Amino acid sequence: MTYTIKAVAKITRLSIFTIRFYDKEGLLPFVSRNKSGIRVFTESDINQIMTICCLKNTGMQIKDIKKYIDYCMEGAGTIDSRKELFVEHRNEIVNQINALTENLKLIDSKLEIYSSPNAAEIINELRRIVDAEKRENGLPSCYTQINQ
Amino acid sequence: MTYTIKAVAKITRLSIFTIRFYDKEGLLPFVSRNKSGIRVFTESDINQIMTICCLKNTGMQIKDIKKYIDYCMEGAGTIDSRKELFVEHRNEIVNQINALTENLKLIDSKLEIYSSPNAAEIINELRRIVDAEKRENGLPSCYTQINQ
DNA sequence: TTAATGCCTAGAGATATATCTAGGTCAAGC
DNA sequence: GCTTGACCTAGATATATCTCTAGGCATTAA
Repeated sequence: MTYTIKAVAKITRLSIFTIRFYDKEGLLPFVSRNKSGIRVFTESDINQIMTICCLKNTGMQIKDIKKYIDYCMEGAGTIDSRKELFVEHRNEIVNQINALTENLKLIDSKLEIYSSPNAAEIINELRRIVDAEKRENGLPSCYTQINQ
Repeated sequence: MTYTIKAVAKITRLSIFTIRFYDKEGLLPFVSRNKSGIRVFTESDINQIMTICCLKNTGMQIKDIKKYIDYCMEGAGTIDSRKELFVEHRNEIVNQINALTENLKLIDSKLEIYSSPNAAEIINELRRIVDAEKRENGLPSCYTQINQ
């Protein structure tokens, strides 16, 4: 069973353009061509592209994904390098999750204000505080500034 | 207490360029200027910039952050819109966390292979499988292709 | 044999987000 | 008064990642 670029685009949810672009960037050296120069994808090619998508979706840059692919093509001798690369990237993903979780707290605290029955009062009080701080420092209220 | 752009850059870890850029994009309409046209930041301005960073760091685009800032400047009448915007964005963050957690599993499964005592054997076996699949479909081995 | 379809490449254009440069103003200290 | 340093704007440049176009080839079906 083999796949055309169109089929692979559908499966991976990448555009045909993106697949060609990844190939141009050296991310798909494992994809074969038929005698007319057309790309012929196998199941394992698609699996490898899925891994590339996983790395991409977790924020790895294309040039770093290329490094990983190059290691893969080189064979079992690069296992330690690959492991190192993945351990490092794993840490980055964990950091991303932690940062998102932290930011979620701020979002939730804002949402709590907006959901409160006296939200308008709280918001107006916050505006008064901002205004007072501007006035203290001899600055114009940003709200009147804006409403001009 | 007021702050110069340089001080704000240090506190927020944004570059001075980025702060000016955000201002140009309409994200900082609340920041006042002194009579020479120099930006003067207050504590509450810095708080608001922190919120902007939070939205930015969770993947919100500048044009959407601007929408939120515009709502804020407009006053308490926009509370429902702001709430809606935050609920939507909250969902996106949760989705991001879930996607990252999902991708972490693939990374971990790869790491497990690389950490196995017979990693080289497994890798070589996988290469044989890829090769066999290529051969079955009348395609050259991608490894010999590459090593040419 | 021809027309349609799907693929190809090279390279241009788009997008979002910065980052930097040139040329200028202003306030403080010598 | 002059220099210095921090700030200003407008606009050019950079970066990563696509996205698209033009022009062409190969296969297939009428």
